[in-house]
This record gives sequence, structure tokens and C-alpha cells, in this order.
Amino acid sequence: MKSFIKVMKALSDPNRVRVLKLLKGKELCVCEIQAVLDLAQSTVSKHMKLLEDAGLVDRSRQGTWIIYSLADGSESVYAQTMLSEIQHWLDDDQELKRMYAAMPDAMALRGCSAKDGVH
Amino acid sequence: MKSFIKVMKALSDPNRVRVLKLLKGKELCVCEIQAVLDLAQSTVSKHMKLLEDAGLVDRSRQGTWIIYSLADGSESVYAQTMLSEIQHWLDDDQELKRMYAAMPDAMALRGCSAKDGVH
DNA sequence: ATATTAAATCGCTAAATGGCGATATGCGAA
DNA sequence: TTCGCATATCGCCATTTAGCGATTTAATAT
Repeated sequence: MKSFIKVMKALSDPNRVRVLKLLKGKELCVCEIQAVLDLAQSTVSKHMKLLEDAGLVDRSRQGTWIIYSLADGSESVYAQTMLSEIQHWLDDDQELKRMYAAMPDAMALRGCSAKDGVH
Repeated sequence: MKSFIKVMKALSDPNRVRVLKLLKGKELCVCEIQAVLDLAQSTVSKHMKLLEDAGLVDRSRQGTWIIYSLADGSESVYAQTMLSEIQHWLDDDQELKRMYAAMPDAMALRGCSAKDGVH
């Protein structure tokens, strides 16, 4: 129960759901997510911690960046199911497209082009 | 997005999830749910409104009782999916069994026996 | 009509949540 | 070591949420 509630709480904030949508296309560092969502860095960091604790995202260090990616779901059945459901629901998502359009600016921060696997 | 968040918020409270578990076995009136959850009547009523607004439960009047039942999901894809997932996750749920054990007392309120479709 | 019972709504409080800026930590470069 | 950058954590505030008791609304029974 505890773990189920944790996943549901993680998914009940629009900005956190946006992060999951973004991560579908490409793994991202905090500063890129921050640029797209237009939130304070500390806020994004807090959101990412919640998503990680729920088993929805994985983190790995790459130099000074922390790279977040969608979790494989091995941490939690609930996370696994929700991640796969979200993928279905994402098809033809208008907001996602708008976010991708805003991506190039964010990507520039890490010296990547928006083409790298985003579409 | 709005409707997805509404469903996730509805599912991110343990007591509301308990209600959905209970309703799997049998439709119930507010006072029965109240007896099992051991919460104030006004609190249960508020929870039920949230669940209904999310498209997770349906209500119907039967005399002076309001009978709540699991929704069929036609209100919201998200609600529909979550209701069906929750059913999977419910198999062999220990807490659910404990709640059913506590049911007879609650059922007595409406003059029913716990046997009526609970198992 | 009036009383009774079930449920919803109102007004309130305590706790949780999401946001921020400031500060601390961790890593790579100079 | 020290500097600079990316992230995490801390302390704070505003809003939301979950809980309660009291009141109102709705339907039945007397």
C-alpha cells in the first residue's frame, strides 16, 4: 500500500508528469528539465527526488551532471505499470509536442542537439 | 491532463484506496464505509465526492441511503484503466481481508449479511 | 406536519505540498 | 588547493488536503 500511494502521489503533480513525458524522448539532466518547466532549480530537484523514491526514474552521474531517465520499473510493480500506461496515454499529446518544441534551447545547455533521439 | 491528475490525486490517499477495495466486493452506503474506515461521516462524504469527481465511483439513491459502487470507467479512460489495474493488484490483499472481516458489523447497519456477494 | 435517519455542506484546524532563495555538497578544471 | 558549475538540502511561505463537529438538505416513517 505504502509503495502504491507513493507512486500515485508522485503522479499527482502536473510538473512531475511533464517530466515523465519529457524523459520518454530522451534522458535529461536537471538543468534541462528546469529550462523546459521554468521552475527554480531547487524545486526541480525536489520533484526528481519524489519521482526517484517512487521508482519512476533512475539517476546516474555523468561528470557534474545528474542524468535522469525513465526507470525500468524493477523497483515497483506500480511504477512499472504506470510508466507503461503513461506511454499509451502519451500518443499524440499536444503538450508534449509543445515541450519538445521548447527543447532545443534547453538542450543547448548540455551541448546536445534536439534531434538526438527526441523524435 | 487535468482529468489524469484528478484521478491520480483521488488515488493518492490510503482511505480512498481502501474504499475502492471495499467496493470491489459489494456496493456500499456511506455509513457502512464509515464504519469500516472509522472516520467521521463528513470525512467519508468528502472522500466519496472526490472519488466520484474522478470518475472512479458511481452513486445512486436507495431510499435515504446513497449507494456507492465502482464506476464502469466510461467517464474517464484514466479512471477505467486504474480501476482495472487496482483489481489485479488486489488479489490476495491482506488488508482487504481484514476489512472484510470487519464488515459484518458495518453491514448490520443496513440490515444485510456480510455474505451477500462479499466473497 | 413532524420526527428520524442518511448524506452533503460549512467552518475550522493541523499537516502536507509546491514553490522560492540561500546555502551546502560534489565533481572536474585550473 | 581553489574555483566554478550542477545538484541537493535547508528554511521559509502560501496553498491544498484530510480530519473534525455542527448544520443543512432529503427522504421516509409516524
